Amino acid sequence: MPSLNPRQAEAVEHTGGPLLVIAGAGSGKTRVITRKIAHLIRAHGVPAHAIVALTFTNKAAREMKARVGTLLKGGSGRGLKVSTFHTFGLNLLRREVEGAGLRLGFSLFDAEDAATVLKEHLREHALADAVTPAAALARISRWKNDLMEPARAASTADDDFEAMLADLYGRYQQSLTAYNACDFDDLIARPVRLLRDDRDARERWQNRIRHLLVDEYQDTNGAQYELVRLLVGPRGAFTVVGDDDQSIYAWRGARPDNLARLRDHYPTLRVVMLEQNYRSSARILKLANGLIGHNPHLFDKRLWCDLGPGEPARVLVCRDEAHEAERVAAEIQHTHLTKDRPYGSIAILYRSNHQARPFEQALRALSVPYFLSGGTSFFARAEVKDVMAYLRLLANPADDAAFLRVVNVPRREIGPTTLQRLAAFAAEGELPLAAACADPLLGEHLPKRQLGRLAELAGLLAEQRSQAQAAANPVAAVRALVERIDYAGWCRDNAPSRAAAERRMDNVADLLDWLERLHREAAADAAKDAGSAAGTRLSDLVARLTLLDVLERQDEAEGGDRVHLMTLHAAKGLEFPHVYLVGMEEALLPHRSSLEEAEDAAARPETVADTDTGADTGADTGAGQTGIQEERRLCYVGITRARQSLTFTRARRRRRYGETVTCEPSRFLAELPAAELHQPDSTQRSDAEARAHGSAQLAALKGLFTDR
DNA sequence: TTCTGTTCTGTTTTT
DNA sequence: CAGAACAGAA
Repeated sequence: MPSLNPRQAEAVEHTGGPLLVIAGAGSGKTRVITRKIAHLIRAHGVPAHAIVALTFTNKAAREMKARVGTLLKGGSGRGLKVSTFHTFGLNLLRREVEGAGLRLGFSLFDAEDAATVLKEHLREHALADAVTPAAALARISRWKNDLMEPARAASTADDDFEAMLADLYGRYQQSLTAYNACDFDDLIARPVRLLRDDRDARERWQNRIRHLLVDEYQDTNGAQYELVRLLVGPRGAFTVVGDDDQSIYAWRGARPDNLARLRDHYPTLRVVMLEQNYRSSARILKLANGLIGHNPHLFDKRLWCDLGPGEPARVLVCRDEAHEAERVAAEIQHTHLTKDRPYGSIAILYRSNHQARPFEQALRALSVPYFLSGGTSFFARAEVKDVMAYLRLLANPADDAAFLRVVNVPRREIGPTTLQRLAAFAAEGELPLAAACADPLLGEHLPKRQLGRLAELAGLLAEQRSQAQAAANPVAAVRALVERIDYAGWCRDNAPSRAAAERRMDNVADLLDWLERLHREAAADAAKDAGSAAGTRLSDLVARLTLLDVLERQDEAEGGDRVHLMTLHAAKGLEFPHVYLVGMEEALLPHRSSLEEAEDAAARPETVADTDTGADTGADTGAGQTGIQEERRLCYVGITRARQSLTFTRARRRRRYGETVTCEPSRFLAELPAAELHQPDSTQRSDAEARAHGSAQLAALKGLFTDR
């Protein structure tokens, strides 16, 4: 095992008080975190279960746990708590249910469920034209991340529109309470409120945790900052690791200034900077430094490395997106065949998911194995959500969002009119929809036939619920349910093709396997943790499943030797020997929305001053530059994923909304130090290329086949 | 209530 | 251009 450099060692050994590690890209922060956990356990005798490490993705959590496990061979790492913020919040809520204003078996709403609830409210108040559910949800999410209750949001709203949204926020929150549900943001905000208001609970949690570690700290939002502060307590035994240059989640509420804020709250905070890069060649690092030098900084750090200079990076200028993809694919295949370059050592990184398509096609045409991450999430698939909704309904009869999803799946001939009447009746009696179905008084509002159908559904749900609760293994009961509603039959009748139907059923089978696996894990946990009642089991499994995502599934397919395709966001935390950073164009890499934002800000120079922290960073940020700065960091993240070789590509034209548009090179290309760049293409070919453009397809095909 | 053809809308990034 | 939402017919 390589030894630590002095800075890394300092970070590992400083256990006396609060510590902030500013870890540059590729500076070995993972090693520092894992070594530090091992150090706490071995040298300081801290029991593993008193150490909590928080991450942002399940994958990061799993990896960290595995690494600590190998470091501590004797099993002294058993009981170590490594989880994502959200999973941690979920577990806390389960233990403190009533304090958090929930009942056991509560549902976890994802963005789609939340949107359904909001849509209903918007329709009710004839506001459907004023806001989209997604936009309203984004605003509500920001309020929640700033720990603002609906009442305060309403009182601080400075125009009618905001006031309307604040009102909507209040209604939305009421609905969640009625449904015994919470959303993703609540998994953080509710624990914060609880720990803040309930001194007993606060002290209990603070005593349980001897040391708290947070990875990717620059991604924390306002609520997460508070959560960390409350968990850590006055003792302030924590280690947070982050890099302001890799802050790429401001759009979902991340506040990179949380890094700087720590100094005010913890006067004894020690700051350690890791500036030696162990990943990339000197040229790649120079490019990265050159680019990020255009941004203002919270912390002044200079990355250096003593690896060799490496190959120069290239910029490939392509005709259009198909050409771009074909060139990259052909080159990948070529280097694989001639230079023995494993496919698994190569990544294609892009700004947004839809850019993946041409690359998929090109790679497939050459039979190059690839692995696509992101896209439509497994858990976003209709069939998976259907079954999940049934599960939620079994665990939590009050979950109206789930009820609405499954009420007519499979077909039960219950239409909008019937539902409307049912909803009205339920609202009047303040009943959940599922309970209203079985209510004796419902008969007064509905014709017999519809009534019978609803009663039948209610009966089915009640019966399956008691079975699931009685069974030692609720998954078996779930399988029985899927059988009973003949979901397979519904897929067959409903899918566009036979193959699609089979795919759907495969996904359902996968889902059930996941449930089984989680159940086994939970059962193992429950052995030492007597507190889990039988009724909570299923709901817990479902909630965990909601927090899981594609990345989890990927591991199964990840095995083989495949080219990785992913967004820049998904690439954070990873590294590849060879990286293609594609689509280096204005409106694509500084994304269109960030450009528009900058334009807006320039058009009205009196930007509304953000009434927040007051923690002045001293960075001179030009009007509307923040979005572009984040795009620049995104580009920086992409560059710093590369170990040995880096290739940028851009297209001159691109099809967009079915039309062909010309594309300008990204400003970030111009910001890179030219000395480190090699542009094999002469730019004067544009005439010939313009002529060739008409027969682009033919040319592309020729290119494909002459290469073999 | 469901099916089917039609219009229209849209492309950040995700726990 | 492609999927989703929608409106009208059976």
